Amino acid sequence: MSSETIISINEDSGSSKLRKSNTVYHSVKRSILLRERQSGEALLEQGIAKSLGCSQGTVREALLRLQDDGLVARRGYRGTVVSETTLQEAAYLSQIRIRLESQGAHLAAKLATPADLEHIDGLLDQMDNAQVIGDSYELSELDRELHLAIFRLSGLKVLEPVLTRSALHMHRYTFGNAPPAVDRTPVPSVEHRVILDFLRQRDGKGAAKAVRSHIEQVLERWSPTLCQAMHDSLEGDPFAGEV
Amino acid sequence: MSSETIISINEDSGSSKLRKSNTVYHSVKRSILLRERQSGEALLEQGIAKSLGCSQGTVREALLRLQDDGLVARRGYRGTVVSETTLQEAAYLSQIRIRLESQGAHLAAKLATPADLEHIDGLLDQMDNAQVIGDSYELSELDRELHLAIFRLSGLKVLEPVLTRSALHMHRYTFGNAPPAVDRTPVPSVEHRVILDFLRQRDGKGAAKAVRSHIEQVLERWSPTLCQAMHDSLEGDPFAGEV
DNA sequence: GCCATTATGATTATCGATAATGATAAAGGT
DNA sequence: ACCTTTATCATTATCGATAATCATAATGGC
Repeated sequence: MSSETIISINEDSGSSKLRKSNTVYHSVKRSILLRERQSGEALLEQGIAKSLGCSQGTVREALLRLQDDGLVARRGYRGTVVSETTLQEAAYLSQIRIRLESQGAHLAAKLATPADLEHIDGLLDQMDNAQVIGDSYELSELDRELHLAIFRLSGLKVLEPVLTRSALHMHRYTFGNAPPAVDRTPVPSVEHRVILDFLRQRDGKGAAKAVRSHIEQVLERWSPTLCQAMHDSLEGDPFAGEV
Repeated sequence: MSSETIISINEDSGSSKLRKSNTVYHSVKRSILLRERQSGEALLEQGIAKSLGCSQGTVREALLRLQDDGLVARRGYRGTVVSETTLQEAAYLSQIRIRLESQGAHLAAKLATPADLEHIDGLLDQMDNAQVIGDSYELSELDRELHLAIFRLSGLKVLEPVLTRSALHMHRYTFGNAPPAVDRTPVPSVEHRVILDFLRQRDGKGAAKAVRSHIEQVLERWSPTLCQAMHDSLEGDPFAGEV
């Protein structure tokens, strides 16, 4: 109820996304990812509308988007609640994410134009900036945006939402369960630039490998538990090696 | 513009889903999957509202859902258009689907209650019925519902939308590109019951295997092209065997 | 006291109208 | 003729109010 903060996420692709529903979406999303809203907590359309100064319908649209993200569950006339991400779900999503992104990077290396790479470079600069400021939420938003931007180069449009969802829940889980003393600072930036270099050199295999190891390392660093669970869920699967 | 048909899809889980937006959703979805609306065609909120006898906001909600499904693309104030599913995208989604469902079935065999299996049995009966009537669209809806129902038993809730989307686009592709003389009739029913039997016997490995071979066979039967593309996309991937 | 039935309250779902936006066509100056 | 600016139009986005729904509490007969 207290988060009136207006988010300035530059997720828009050039055109002005000053949609009010977009603001509401980011505001609620932020509060969920930062655990300001507990899992299971009720979300009132009218209440949010009043607190953010807009209409119920606008909030509804934002909640619909959050539902796609898997962050809330809408139950008809009985209200909307904040969902939860279990360890096992996060583990499966992480598997999917690694697979998706490494394949995506493999394709991306062949398809990326200089302009694309320029754009990605810009995102890296923004991340460095967020790093300095110390805004870890903004940093995670940018991280997802960066990974998505790379994947987008593969041209596999319909798979983008799958990746979005995967990354979101992985972040959500690690955000809430990371050991307090982890050093989140310097390494990712370097790893990201390594990936970008592979893309520049059109080295698909290298890019795929770099992406894969980057994600695994982040996972290991932020949540060994989740990392372990991911590998466990692979072992239990009789078809791990196929398809 | 001509599809006024009211869909009676029983996708509701007990409670009355007589939502108007739900009707609109199914109506438009049907017309897209049956290719009554071409890829790239514009969808007017007001127009659909008038033709289906509801308000613009109600249509908007339906279009939002279709966007999650990846069946339409909304472009801000510039309108909504029917999306397209490329061969490559369908191929990747099919990969994901096979992997997801076989893993899901593996878990499902251990977790399914008799009531769950009863419900699935009911779906199979409905499918037989749709078969007799010859309603191939209803049949495909029920098929997706059936596969989702099995997957749901795995408890991997956040992954359900991924599967939904995968199955939808696989069906969409095969619907539009199937050779005209294919025999779609008897085999699936049998294959489905085989899967159900494995679940009854709590044979996870068997269920997973059955699901996998079922999907592959359907793919082979309905669209050899897509099946081929799926295997090709695997070969091009340096990490096919890992994760 | 107990069960079925009927109010009540809280919340979403839908509606109709108006505002905001972006594309395109028209106009005007040079 | 050409570029910039302004008007027009088609369409979505937002609003405020009302209807529909579900859960729960209150009621009444037995």
